[in-house]
Amino acid sequence: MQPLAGAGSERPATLADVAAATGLATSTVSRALSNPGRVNALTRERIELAARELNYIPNAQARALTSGRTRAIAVLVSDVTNPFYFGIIRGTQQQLKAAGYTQILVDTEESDELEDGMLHKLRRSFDGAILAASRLTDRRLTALAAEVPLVAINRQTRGVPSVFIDTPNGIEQAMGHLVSLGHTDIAYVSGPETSWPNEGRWRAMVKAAQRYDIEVRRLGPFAPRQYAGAAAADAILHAGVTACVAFNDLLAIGMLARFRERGVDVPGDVSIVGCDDIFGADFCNPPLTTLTAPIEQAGRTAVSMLLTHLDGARVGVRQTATLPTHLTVRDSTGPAPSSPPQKGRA
Amino acid sequence: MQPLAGAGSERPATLADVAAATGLATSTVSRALSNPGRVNALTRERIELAARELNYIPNAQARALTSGRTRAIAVLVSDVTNPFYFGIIRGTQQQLKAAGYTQILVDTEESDELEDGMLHKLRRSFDGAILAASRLTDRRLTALAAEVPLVAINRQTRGVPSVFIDTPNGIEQAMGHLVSLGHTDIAYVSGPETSWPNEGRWRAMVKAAQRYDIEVRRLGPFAPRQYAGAAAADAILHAGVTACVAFNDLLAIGMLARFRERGVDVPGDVSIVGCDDIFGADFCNPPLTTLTAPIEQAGRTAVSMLLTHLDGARVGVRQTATLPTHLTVRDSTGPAPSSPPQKGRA
DNA sequence: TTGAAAGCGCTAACAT
DNA sequence: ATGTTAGCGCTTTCAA
Repeated sequence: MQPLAGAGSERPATLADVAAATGLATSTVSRALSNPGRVNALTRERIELAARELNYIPNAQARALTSGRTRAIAVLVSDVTNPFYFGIIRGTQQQLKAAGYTQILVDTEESDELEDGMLHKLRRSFDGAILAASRLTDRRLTALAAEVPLVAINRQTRGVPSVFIDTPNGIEQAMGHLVSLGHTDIAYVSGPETSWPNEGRWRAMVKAAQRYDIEVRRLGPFAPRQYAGAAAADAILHAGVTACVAFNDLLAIGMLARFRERGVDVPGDVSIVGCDDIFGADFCNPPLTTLTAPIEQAGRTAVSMLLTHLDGARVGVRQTATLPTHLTVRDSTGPAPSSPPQKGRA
Repeated sequence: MQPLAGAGSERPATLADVAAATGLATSTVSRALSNPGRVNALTRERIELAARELNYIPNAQARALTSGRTRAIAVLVSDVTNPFYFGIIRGTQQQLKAAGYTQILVDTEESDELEDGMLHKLRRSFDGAILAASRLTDRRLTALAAEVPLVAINRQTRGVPSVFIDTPNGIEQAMGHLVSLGHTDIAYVSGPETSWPNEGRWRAMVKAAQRYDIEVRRLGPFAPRQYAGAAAADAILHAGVTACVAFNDLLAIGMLARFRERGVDVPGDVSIVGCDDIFGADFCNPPLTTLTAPIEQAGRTAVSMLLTHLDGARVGVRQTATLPTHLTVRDSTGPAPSSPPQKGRA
């Protein structure tokens, strides 16, 4: 617990108050507090004591004004209610707090204009930003990166440091899993076209299809939300495939509900694989086979990269960190219908 | 899209630049931009034009330094990964953005010390704070409320404006529902003892039990997390009750998993009611009967109250807003075991 | 209606 | 090692 508001002093103490109390100059006090070591050990102790007694708390605004650094980092997500970001936010929060930074959360609501505007207008209010799902064009992103230090998650653009969650690689594993189960006609349930990872996931499907010599098709695009699952499920049924990989778990969970509603059995009639392994993927019905992503880790890594960047060290800083995903098989995937247990499929 | 960084000017434009460009004094420019109406309409237009051309963006730090207002609001949650807060955060975000405020998200990790420290140390970095789940003592909360404008959610303490989600009332409805289903021995699965709403929920159960003249008991406390559901489920089984109301959905969902694991049928063997209706409550297995809370609304209301407070109007400001909840019946509740369909129970 | 001038609290040269 | 002195960009009296 903090001491109850500094004994009698209503106006918060300033550097000048501490200086007056110790008989030193404000500059000395400033140094002692933010640059210990450049000041006599003894006087520093006197200063620290006085500061504590006066319940002195540096004014972040004033400090930011002169130093140009706010010790705040913005984290931009495209939709705060998407559970995928909870993990990111948790990860960034942990790491930022450990480094003494404040987290400013911004919801860009899937809008590139809002994202751009926020970054531009608030760029002097934070020392850097983490873009958890940028919807910006490469051009704007590059321009912005010149204005404010940036780290993007799941978005690779030349000149912008990033953390990449390797879901495409996971998708190849998932395809192998589905093929081994006898599926030969698989669909990709596409997310928004402005989503960068969406393309990579589709390309991974095509690549895997070639390797296994099977059919894949692309359905959508669909909003990366639960409600869009209904339309996606209907599209799957209409397409007549036996399995699909959905852009993300949110969509997959929405599909599950629709299939249930329509009396379609999962995985009996159709198998579903999601992406991310968000909250809920383990307890939905049936539990979802998905590509588990190290989400919190991604947030932590992004912050580390950003802070390293801020602390000058531009040398030897990795520009892209790649994080692996793995296939987590649950109950939403099973043998292809009318395909008895396979024995020695070429 | 923003204009690409102000034509050639590397250093961001300041008020002085706009003043120079228009041949006016900085004070006039300042007024024109933040206090239009106190300046000649024509000169104001000239100023606004110049400001736009120079791509002038006010420096929030400098502004905060003189005005003492940061136009930032802190939102403190006890655990960012708890889906209950997603809704709160979404609600606050919407409302804050609409009012031109920035949201600072702080995760207090269920720690009163962290909560206290953050509020105290950062109190000059924001104009007010919303406590989504304060773990502070009444004493500290009151002390802090004197330092910085506060609005608490689900926490009533004299002198601190608050938004109250009336889950206790919902619990009485839930009890009615369970009683009508033939349950006569019901347990409350308690949340953390430091949680303020936890007590109110238990009291509501006792009250309802008296009304219906049945037994209730209290189990726990348990952490308000999914993992704690296993222990809670076991406790329920050991207690031998036929139904329970859990502190929150997270716990209830965790219990569902454990019951499944132990081969206990829900609602055949035991009925479960959750609280909040968080993300996942509708698609878990079985879908959870729960008390639907207007979570986003709570966030929005909290912000409105806070901003009203900030804008001076201390007169006639409601100190507590109460938001109703309602019972959403899904599949996790059913008739009490060995109790045939009731006919005309008093 | 507009301008001049004095800070807000702090940092960072530059001096001592 | 410490003190002096300018500001940072803006708001805000107080005068004109």
